[in-house]
Amino acid sequence: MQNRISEEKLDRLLETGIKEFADKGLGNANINVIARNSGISVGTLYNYYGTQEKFFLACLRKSMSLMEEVLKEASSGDIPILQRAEKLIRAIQKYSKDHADDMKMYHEITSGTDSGYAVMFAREIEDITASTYSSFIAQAVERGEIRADIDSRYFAFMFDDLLTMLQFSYCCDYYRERLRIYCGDNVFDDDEKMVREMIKFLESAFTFERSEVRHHE
Amino acid sequence: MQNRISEEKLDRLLETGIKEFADKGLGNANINVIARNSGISVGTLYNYYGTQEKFFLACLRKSMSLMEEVLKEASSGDIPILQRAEKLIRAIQKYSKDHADDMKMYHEITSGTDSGYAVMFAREIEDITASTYSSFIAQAVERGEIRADIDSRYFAFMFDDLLTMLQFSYCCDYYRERLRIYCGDNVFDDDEKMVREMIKFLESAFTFERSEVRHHE
Amino acid sequence: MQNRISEEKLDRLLETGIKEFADKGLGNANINVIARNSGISVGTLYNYYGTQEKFFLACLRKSMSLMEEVLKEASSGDIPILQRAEKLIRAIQKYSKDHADDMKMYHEITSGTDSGYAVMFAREIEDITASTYSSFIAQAVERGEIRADIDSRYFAFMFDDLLTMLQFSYCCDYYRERLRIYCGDNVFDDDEKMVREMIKFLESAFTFERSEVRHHE
Amino acid sequence: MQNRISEEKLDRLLETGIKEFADKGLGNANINVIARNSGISVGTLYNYYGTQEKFFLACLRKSMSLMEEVLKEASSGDIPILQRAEKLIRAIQKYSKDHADDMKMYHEITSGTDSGYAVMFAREIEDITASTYSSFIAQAVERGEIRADIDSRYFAFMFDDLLTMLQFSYCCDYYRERLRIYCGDNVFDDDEKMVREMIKFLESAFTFERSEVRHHE
DNA sequence: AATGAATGAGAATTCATTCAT
DNA sequence: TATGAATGAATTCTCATTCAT
Repeated sequence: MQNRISEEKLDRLLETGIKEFADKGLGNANINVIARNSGISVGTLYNYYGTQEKFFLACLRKSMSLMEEVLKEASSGDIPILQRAEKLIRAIQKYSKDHADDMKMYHEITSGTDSGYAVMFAREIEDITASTYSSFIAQAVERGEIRADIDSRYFAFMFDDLLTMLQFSYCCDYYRERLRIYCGDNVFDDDEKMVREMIKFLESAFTFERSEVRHHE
Repeated sequence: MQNRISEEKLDRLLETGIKEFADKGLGNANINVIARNSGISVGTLYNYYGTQEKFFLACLRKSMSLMEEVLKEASSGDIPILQRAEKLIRAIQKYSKDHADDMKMYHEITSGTDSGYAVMFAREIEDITASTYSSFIAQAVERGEIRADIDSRYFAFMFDDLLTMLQFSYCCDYYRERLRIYCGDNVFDDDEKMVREMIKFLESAFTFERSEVRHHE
Repeated sequence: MQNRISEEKLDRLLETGIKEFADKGLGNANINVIARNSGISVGTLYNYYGTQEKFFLACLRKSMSLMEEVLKEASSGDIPILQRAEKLIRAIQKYSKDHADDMKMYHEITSGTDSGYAVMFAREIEDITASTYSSFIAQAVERGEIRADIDSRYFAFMFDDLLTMLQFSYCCDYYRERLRIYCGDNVFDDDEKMVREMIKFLESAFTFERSEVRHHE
Repeated sequence: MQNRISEEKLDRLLETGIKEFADKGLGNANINVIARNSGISVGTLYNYYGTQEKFFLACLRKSMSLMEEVLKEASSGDIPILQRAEKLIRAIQKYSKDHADDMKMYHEITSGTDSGYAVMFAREIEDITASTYSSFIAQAVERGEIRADIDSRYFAFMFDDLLTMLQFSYCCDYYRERLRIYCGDNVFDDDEKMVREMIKFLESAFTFERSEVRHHE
């Protein structure tokens, strides 16, 4: 009976949706509950989004745009790859803690199943990251910072693998547990250690010297 | 009205369940359809498994045990870490093609949402892998094959990250697309290239020499 | 925010309603859609008509009054019954083509279902027609134009039956098809033939001579 | 929890459906109510019929087959057309009283609107009637029983018009009222009168003698 | 007086689970 | 023990109606 739902309510709706989808999954979230929990009527939700699916996509997009922003910020500037990596890792650590639900949404879509979206979203989300990382690495190769005999696309892929798994490892129950199993129950108390070890790993990965070198010694 | 369901039918039931859960997701799979598709009555399914949830867990367990077996096989023997990695990568490539559904189930459960199970399963599944990898790496460090200033657990974690992402990248729609975006539309036609690039990455990651060494030359 | 809806808009509203009710049926028409399609707000529609039901009745009334007008025109004047019939048939043919929606509404309401209105409308609509036809026929009987041993009311009833079915046969999908089945796929291309055959039928019906009578002559 | 719904319940379901659809119309009938009123669960209704639409069609078909049977019976035998008409009229009078709801179903479908079915059903229902009547009349023409200058298809059409309207006039509220208006409030108490008057009308219609006869007078 | 966003009861449909055979 | 028809709570979505602007 109000004449326009407030920005704030509309925002709460998406937040509630994100929470619900993150908790229950696309298949088990309940539109009516989402509406009720955000203090608006189902009717209004449907007026705005038309179908459950479209509403889900709206939630997803909200999550994504936030995430993108964070990562874009962390990728900006013309800095050496390892410093960049460090910024990204820290961004993920921060973002994952503050926005676990958004991260779960990403994982939701990613786990596919109803994945008409999957492919569509992959392009939308990964495209930029992929080309950014690849060209970082290609440049680093050219500058001689990284060994020359690699395919920069594959290395970019593995670089992103590690960041992706890091996200999961901070957000999703399963991967949190896995991380604990691997690195001890205190991992979450020492983010810096994770930064250091990941940087070591990446540093090594990127700056390999063939065995001849070792033979010299 | 038969007097015991045949082993084969019981097996087909699980297979069908795995397929259904992989295709539709935990939230959208339909017990009745699964029963019908495996030529068994719902009644029997319930006699054996009690609830949908328990049936789901049985399917998951089947997927897992298969996967474990494959990976265990590939991890066996006392061989250098890179050779071991190579075996694992190839095992994943093979396994993922033959058993995409099992992999999808894993991702499904892992992506957490209904993740009462998640934590419980993490222990069950990752424990062995984690300790195996960690000790591999610890040994390699001791033998001087890998640089000494690392925490082998973290390196094991990252090592497994790459293998995990590789699995997803071969099985799940989203990650298949992502892989294509990173490495080109033909990635799936050249498994060997993937092996080579991953090994290069890992080789580098594990056998880092600090810059002083380079300066010596 | 205007200060009085124009006559023209109000008229368009009814037209749109008629179209919608004719297309979707009373049970499936959507007030909001009708309002939107006529460029008027639901609010205004409700200000003018109060409930969906009353709006429906207003649409119906509009249809009816138009139809009545057409038929009244065709019934006017003191001409022999067959000429009158001919005029009516032609009026129906013309009217049905130009105002199929109005006709459909009539059939809709008439087919009764939600027929609180039905009875009420029957009196309103059929009363005049009934008495007009009956007295035509009674007069014709008196003038010896029509055989004497009939009940003019029943003949008027059957006369109107034929005209009513003709209306349906030109407007409503089902009856259009039925007409095609009976008279061939080209019926709708030759209105004159219909006129001729109907007139023959009516002419016969009204001017019967028993066979004995004929033999006497 | 029973193991098979009894024939009787299944039949009651269709009857209840027919009643509901006849009363409320396709658009306003309520599947859940129909199920409840026939003492079965919605689930079962859906197990048997799949959708509301299919259930509606099943009800319609039941109505139709009954009606067809009645009319077929009345059309059988090689008797003169007026005797045949008499049988048909009586059959309609009887059938309409006993099965008003079935008749309303027919009217429902006929009033079109959701009329994908309309055309389909028209063929199914009218085809036989149309060709039967047409050939009756054609034969009567050949035997000299009916004037020769007519198109037997059009006469068959009008013949059926009268029977169709008779059905409506005995079953549907609106047309019942209309009939009362035309023929007086007691019409329904004197079926024989209706038979007589209709037969007179038809007899005349079919046995016309051209104007020469009249000129003799 | 006109607007149209918000509302929420109501309807169709699904599917995990039961239980008579 | 196996079966699968029956069940009905739960869920998505629609739409007549209201009322703040």
